[in-house]
Amino acid sequence: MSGKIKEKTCQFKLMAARDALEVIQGRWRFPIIIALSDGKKRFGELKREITEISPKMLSQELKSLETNKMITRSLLNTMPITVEYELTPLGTSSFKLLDELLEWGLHFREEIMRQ
Amino acid sequence: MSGKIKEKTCQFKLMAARDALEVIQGRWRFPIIIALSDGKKRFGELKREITEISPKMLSQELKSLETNKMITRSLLNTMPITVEYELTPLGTSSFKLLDELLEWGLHFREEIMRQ
DNA sequence: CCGAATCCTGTTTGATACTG
DNA sequence: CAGTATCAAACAGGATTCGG
Repeated sequence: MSGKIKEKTCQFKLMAARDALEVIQGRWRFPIIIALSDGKKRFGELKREITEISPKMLSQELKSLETNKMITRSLLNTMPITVEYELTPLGTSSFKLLDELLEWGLHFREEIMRQ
Repeated sequence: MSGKIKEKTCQFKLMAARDALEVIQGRWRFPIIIALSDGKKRFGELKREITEISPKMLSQELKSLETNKMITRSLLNTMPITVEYELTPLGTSSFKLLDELLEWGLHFREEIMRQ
């Protein structure tokens, strides 16, 4: 049923899981990744799509995702300046994990609801 | 490659993913779940296995997991009192998600490491 | 033994206004 | 347009002490 969970040492498993959590955790990471899942977007577009986010948080989280090589940031030499953000292959590779998160989230909600 | 991620509306996906994150997120949830993966344990046992955790955090996180029906808490009428914590089926169902988290964490680390 | 209560610190997040 | 600066609020985490 659950394959890898029993194979490795406890510490090892926890490290890997924590690495993953550190990257995707938080209120805004996934909304941003999902917003970018249908192609590159500019700061303003993201801001408009993720309605409740403040410019500070958007900027901060984009930086964090860039540092972790989940997205790329390209500065276009237009006037006025435009910046485009796009998922990297690593960023895209998190879709599978997000699917799992989504699926388990649904399962969880069902279980919780039927008291 | 990534099935469900494209099927649903954005809001729906985000809600489910956030539900899931809310339950498993944080520093201690997974360490506790993993510690309980080989059977029921008492408070003190958990405290000893998860070496760096403070009693306050352990108590707090156990409560949270219990509220979310991930674990059960049974009070045994011994002297002195003993309390046992055990994963519910819902708790056990998170192993698959943890596996995915673990796997992606490894993938992520590889990608990040080779510069 | 199994926690609860209290106090404290540092980080995270957010609202708002402002800049090149 | 694409952010930065500033200040305040919320929260997570920890040390320590206490109680049934």
